[in-house]
Order: sequence, then C-alpha cells, then structure tokens
Amino acid sequence: MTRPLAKQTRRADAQHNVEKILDAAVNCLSRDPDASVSAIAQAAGVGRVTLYGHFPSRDVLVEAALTRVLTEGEELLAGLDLTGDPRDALRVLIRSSWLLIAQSSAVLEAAQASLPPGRVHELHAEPARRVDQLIRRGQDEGAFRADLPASWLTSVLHHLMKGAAADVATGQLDRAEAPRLISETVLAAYRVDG
Amino acid sequence: MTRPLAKQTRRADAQHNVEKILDAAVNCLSRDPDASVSAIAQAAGVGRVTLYGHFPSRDVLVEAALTRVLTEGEELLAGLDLTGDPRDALRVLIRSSWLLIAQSSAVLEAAQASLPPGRVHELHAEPARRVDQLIRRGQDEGAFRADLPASWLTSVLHHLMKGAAADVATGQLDRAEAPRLISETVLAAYRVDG
DNA sequence: GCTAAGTTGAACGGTAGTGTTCGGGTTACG
DNA sequence: CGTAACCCGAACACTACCGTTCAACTTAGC
Repeated sequence: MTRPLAKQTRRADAQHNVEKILDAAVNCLSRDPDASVSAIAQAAGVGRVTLYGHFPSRDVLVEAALTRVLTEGEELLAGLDLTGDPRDALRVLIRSSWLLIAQSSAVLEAAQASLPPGRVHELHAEPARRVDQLIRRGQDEGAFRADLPASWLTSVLHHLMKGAAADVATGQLDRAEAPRLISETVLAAYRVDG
Repeated sequence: MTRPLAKQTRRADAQHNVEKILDAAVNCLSRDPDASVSAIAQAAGVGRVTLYGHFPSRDVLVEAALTRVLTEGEELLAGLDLTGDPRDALRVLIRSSWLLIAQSSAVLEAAQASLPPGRVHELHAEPARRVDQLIRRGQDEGAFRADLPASWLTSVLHHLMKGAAADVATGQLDRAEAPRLISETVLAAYRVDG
C-alpha cells in the first residue's frame, strides 16, 4: 500500500480518476481477461502509479471491476417486470440482459483466475438467483419442463448466452439476431412434453 | 532450433519420448490452457531441453497437441453409424463424444490463445463438418426445426457440451448425468413446431 | 495564493516464462 | 563394442508483468 486510501473525503479529480479506471478495467477485461495493469491504466488515460494509488493490487482492481459490472447489471435488471407468464418473462430477461451477461462473463472469468476460489460465486450469487427463481416458478406453474433439474436449465441459459456472445465476437453470428436465436432456442429447450 | 529434427528415421526412445510429451501436453493443457513448457516437460517425465529438442517452440507443441486430440477424436467418431433417424444419430453422437469434446475444447482454447487467428478454425474444420452435416440432414428430412440457421444449431450443441464440461469441472453437475441432460436439452431445442 | 492532495515518469527489485547454449552423461543400434 | 544419437541439469539472455519508491510537477479547494 503506497497511499492512505482510507480517507473518507477525496478530492473530486481523484474520485473521477477512480471512475475512469473502473470503466477502463471493465472494457479491457471484457476483451482480454488477462489484461495487464499497464494496459488498463493506459486505457484510462492515467499513469500506472496513479492506479496503484487507488487500488493496492491487481486482484483488488479486478474484484472492483466485477462488483461494478454486477451492480450495473443489477440496476438494469431490477426494473424489469418478471411477474407475468414465465415464457414472456424469460423473453424479456434475455432481450435486455444478454449483452450485459456476455460482457460481465468475461470480467467474471478474469476474476475467477485471480480471486480466491468461492469469492466470485459469492459476489455472483444474487444476480444468479433472479434467473433461478424465474425458472423454478416456471417449473412450478407448468410452463417449463420439470423433468430436468432447475440448476441445469439455469446453466443452459447461461452457457447459451456466453456462447452467443463468443460467436458474435468471432463474426459467426450477427449481433442483432442473437437475442431472437437465444430466446427461440431456450424456450424450445424448456418446453414441457417430450 | 537446437537439433536437426528433420531426420526421417529417429531412434526408438526418442520417438517414445515424443509420444510421452504429447500425452502430457494434452493432459496439462486440458486442465490449464496456460500450462508452461516446464510443467508439460515435468509431467512427461522428461527434461525441458529434451522437449525443445522435439518441438522448437511452445506454439508448435500446442498445435501438435491439438492435432493429436483432433485425430484421436476423428478415429473414435469415424466408426459411428449416423445414417438412421437424425434424432437417434444425434443421441449417439453426443453420448460418445461429449467428454472428448469437453477435453479437446480446453486444448482448443490453449491453441486459440497462441496460434495465428484462423489456424485453429482451419484444423477444426473437418470434425465440425460431421456435426454440421448431421444437423442439415435432420433439417432437410424434417426431423429438426429449419426456422433457425443450421450454423446456430451447431453452435448450440457445441456450447452446451462445453458448458456441461465446465459444470462438471466445478462440481455443479454429476459427470454421469451430463450426456442425458445434454441430449434431452438439445433434442428439445431442435424439435420442430413452436 | 497557499498548501496539501493528487499525479506522473523513471527507475528498481522480484518473479515467471521462453528459448538457447554448454558439458557431461546414457543408451540405442549397427 | 563403439559411436552417433539422444538425454539432462545448470546456467544464460531476454521479455513481460507486478508492486514499490522517489522526486518533481500540477491542481483542487479553502
């Protein structure tokens, strides 16, 4: 630790730099989970030493970036109405969250690599519960199949969104079409009756 | 390049060491795509210098490991009868290939990180075509839905297998149950009629 | 406008990986 | 059995990253 960092009131420009650094960290880690501190600092338009003045280590920075992207997602998803037909709710959830999930999953991967095991799952627990509850409700109401465990259905949704994001990144898939394909596929996979 | 390496006839023990190194490379890279040359050499029970005697660089070694795992898979999958009902064929294909895919996908990721872009896709083209052809045949025969592009359906299968493997690795999913869950899910997702 | 808070580049030490060289030791194979 | 092929540990140079220190500079905020 090079600087105090424990002060309650910080100068305005310092606070602003912290924001710039976090933005840059999310951007860089989304593209490359192994992005170096130098690269992040440069992307933030800030010296490397300045960065270390605000974040004592790379691990702390990565965790901060992860919590930021998670809280951002939480804010965006908190306003959604998921109380109607589970199928419609799932469509809504996918349409307005798939890109977010895709982006955060890259940061999540970065965190997975450098944070103590379990820490990531701990931070990620609450956002994951929203999806899980929707799926369980759908199963209870007979809208989704119940012959497969809910945890698996959750996992399916997660992996399909990540996969679609990867396909978009490699140019195999058109970004605009992704939400429709994901919804169509997931809803078909969740449908009752074999 | 430290040694000739261009000789047609190699001593038996040298050839044997190459095999040991490739085995170790596949094992190590499956667990950690960033596995170091030292770790691979140690796992192979061989000196690091010996390894460099057979593979001039890490990249070459990774590519060799990838082609090995791909040809192994090719041998295993070549004997399968995929001519019947596309649904049954898909079940057979999943059951006997998902673990293989899961393992090779980690090596593939390692290759993706250190080989020139496009090279991986080039090597991976032939195995991917088998799946793609089965899916297209299923669409033509009306067994699989045709309202989504075949490339996407292929991608879905791929990502679900990778995801299931990841879940098994993290302990969220029982290895024995994976093939059934994948088959049930994919077949439901591929089913005709909305 | 003064001052403390903040920023900055240069530089250092430490770690880890890659690829290479060297010298001496083994061993396959004719 | 002899020799060439091969193996090996130690050590080297090189690169990249992390985290830190320092001394000088800029600037926010009273």
